[in-house]
Amino acid sequence: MMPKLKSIDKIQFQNSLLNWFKKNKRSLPWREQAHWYPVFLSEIMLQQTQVDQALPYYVKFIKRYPNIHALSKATEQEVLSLWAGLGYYSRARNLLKTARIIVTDYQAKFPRDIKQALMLPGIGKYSASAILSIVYNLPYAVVDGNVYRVMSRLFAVPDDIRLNKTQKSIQKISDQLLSNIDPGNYNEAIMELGAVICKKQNPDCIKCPVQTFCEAFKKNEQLRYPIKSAAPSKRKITHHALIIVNKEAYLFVQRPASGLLASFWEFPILEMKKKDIKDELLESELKKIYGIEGKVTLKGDVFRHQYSHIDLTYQPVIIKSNNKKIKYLNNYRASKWCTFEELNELPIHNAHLKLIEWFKNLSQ
DNA sequence: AAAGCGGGGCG
DNA sequence: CGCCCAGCTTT
Repeated sequence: MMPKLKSIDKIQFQNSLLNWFKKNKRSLPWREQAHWYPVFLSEIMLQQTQVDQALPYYVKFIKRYPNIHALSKATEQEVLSLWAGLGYYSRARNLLKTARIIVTDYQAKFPRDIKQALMLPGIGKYSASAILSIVYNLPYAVVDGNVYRVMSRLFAVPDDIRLNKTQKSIQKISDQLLSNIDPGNYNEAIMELGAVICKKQNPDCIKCPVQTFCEAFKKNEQLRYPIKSAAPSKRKITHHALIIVNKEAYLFVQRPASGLLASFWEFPILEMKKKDIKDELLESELKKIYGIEGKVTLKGDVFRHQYSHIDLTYQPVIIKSNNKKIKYLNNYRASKWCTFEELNELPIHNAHLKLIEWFKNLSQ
């Protein structure tokens, strides 16, 4: 599946796209200045995340860390706290690592060499191509979710875009179509087209600047593309979230340095096979797993939280304890007894903020 | 309930 | 390499 493009078609395609982009591009904060840092920060945030969702976080970050030096001096806990709620938290940890590498190894400038860029943590083919093309106008074609959709319609790609093979062939098409004169604007334009015109539902083909090049449009089959197989279903688990109360303090633990929600602070969890667990069993598990003696005083309503691969149900449990210390850390990095106010600068996941709110409302 | 949105890390 | 893991929003 490799469409042949006559060079005249290519130039017309690029011009139509670039002219449309010039007139219609959204005004976004990272497009305002011609500096690599806003582009870099925004591209990390825009991985797996749509513009509207990333925007408020971008504003917060640029305010707190206006340049690479400020960011490089931040702590991981600080960056994770600011990132909390945006998801895919390894992006935040890699952002900080990369900021430090850029300051120490690259004179505080994003490397122009794609091989060096790809060695930075959190920078893969997409981000390297986006940053190098937008910032330095280097000819690397981006392929993101928008581009998969646009290309699969333009060329009526008959194969499943989840397949590695198909993704490679779309990368090749994109490499061919890229404007070597203006690769930065071209890349932004093709993604913008996918975001605002060539949408998954209700594509606005009437306004599309490259409508005449589109195989799917010619056959009126836009909605058949991209062809994409169904995602596997999520596994369901239940966590008992333990709000362990000792006088005015609550027990918090810090998650392991890698994996889901790495380094986040939360209430200790009991993972049980069954859903309705007797208080006595919770208390004996608490003793066994954490070495803490306590009594269940109240259970709240369950609520769900969905991750990419897990459908998690939380069962809030309030426990009264006289223990001063947690005996077993298990996989956790640290533990501490503290009040909710003392948690301010720590990264806490939404589900656990919800637990705190629920508990606060109870005690009023 | 399902779909949209890239990169790391392992074998 | 291919394959599995990772969050939240919108529809």
